[in-house]
Amino acid sequence: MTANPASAEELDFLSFVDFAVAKTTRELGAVDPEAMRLVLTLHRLTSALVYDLESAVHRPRGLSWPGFRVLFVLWLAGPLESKRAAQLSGMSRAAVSALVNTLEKGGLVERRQAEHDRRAVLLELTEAGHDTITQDYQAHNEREQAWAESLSHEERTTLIGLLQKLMTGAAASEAKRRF
Amino acid sequence: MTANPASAEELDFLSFVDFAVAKTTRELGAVDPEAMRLVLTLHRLTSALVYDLESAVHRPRGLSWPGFRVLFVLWLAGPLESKRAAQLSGMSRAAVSALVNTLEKGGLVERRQAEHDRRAVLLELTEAGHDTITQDYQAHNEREQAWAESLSHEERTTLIGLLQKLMTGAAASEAKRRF
DNA sequence: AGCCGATAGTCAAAGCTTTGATCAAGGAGG
DNA sequence: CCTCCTTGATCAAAGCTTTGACTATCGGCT
Repeated sequence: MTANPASAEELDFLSFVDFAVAKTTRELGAVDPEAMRLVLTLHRLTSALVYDLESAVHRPRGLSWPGFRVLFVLWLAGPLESKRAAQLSGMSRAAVSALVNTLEKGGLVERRQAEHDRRAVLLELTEAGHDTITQDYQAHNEREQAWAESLSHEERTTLIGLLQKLMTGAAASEAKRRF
Repeated sequence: MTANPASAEELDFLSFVDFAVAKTTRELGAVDPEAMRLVLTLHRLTSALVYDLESAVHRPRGLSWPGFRVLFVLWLAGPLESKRAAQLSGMSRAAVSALVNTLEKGGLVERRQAEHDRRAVLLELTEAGHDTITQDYQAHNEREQAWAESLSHEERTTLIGLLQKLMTGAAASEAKRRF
């Protein structure tokens, strides 16, 4: 599939995929090496990407990655009930509640009581929050572009299509999810 | 690119991608919508996948996702120095140290002093740890297969190739990383 | 031999995550 | 009107993460 699996001595985070697939298929009978490689590659690539975006873009600007995600959905779809913000950002309601404490202290988000339902809490960006996320997202997208440049336009289109297909597929639909 | 961006009312975690791309390009000038869609899709798909694997496979068997990752590298490449385990599993040394406390209490991993360097700690699976990870990984791979079935063999090959290209590309190489 | 910068692992503080419990409020049926 | 089930948000406990500090050790250089 790719290069020769390195010996255990000279492995790194990325080349470990080759090593793992080779060794596992040798040791275990019923393993599907292609599915293994797909998931392993997907996970490691995404980890590296998120780590890069968080450490190079968001942390230097004073945002955590989860904080960025919440501001992002409030920016685009806000004001939102706390529950909706959790759905759209892919976090639990409890996580949003805890995170908004931090964002509120930082003056980026405001809590407000909903009118139609006194249990619900409306979340809305402050002016400072709006400024923060627009500037932050500019830098975020520049870094995204740097990553995307490794692929041609056609390759990017193909990749997006395949990811979407996987995302809407059978396993994804029946997956346990909080979303 | 895909379906009509839904109105803010009926969005969910997945369809939010369309909505976000449309709205952001309307509001911000210099954004590359293709790079945006690529990263957003990649991240959301991977989150959903990891959440499914963790909640459907590993938690019911008593492992956390990080715990699984450490056992996995020790299974395939162990025994390993703590530092190597961190590199191969994509965690910080401190995180491995904390995690191994838990795994050691559970009787799955043993700490041992290295002979060649008295600073180094060797991590090794116990017998119970080996049994745990082999059984756990079987179930893990079955679930991976269910996800992979959404794509044809050719599509999977294409997807893996594109992910690898992205992973070894320019931005990835210069990315801030701990790996 | 002795010094000194580099390295391995751990600890500490702060933040985010999870699940499950709790409490307040909504809403349907009697 | 009242009961009962459901739902929204928060809290609590436990675990994992990060960065930065600290200790012990290594190893090259004088």
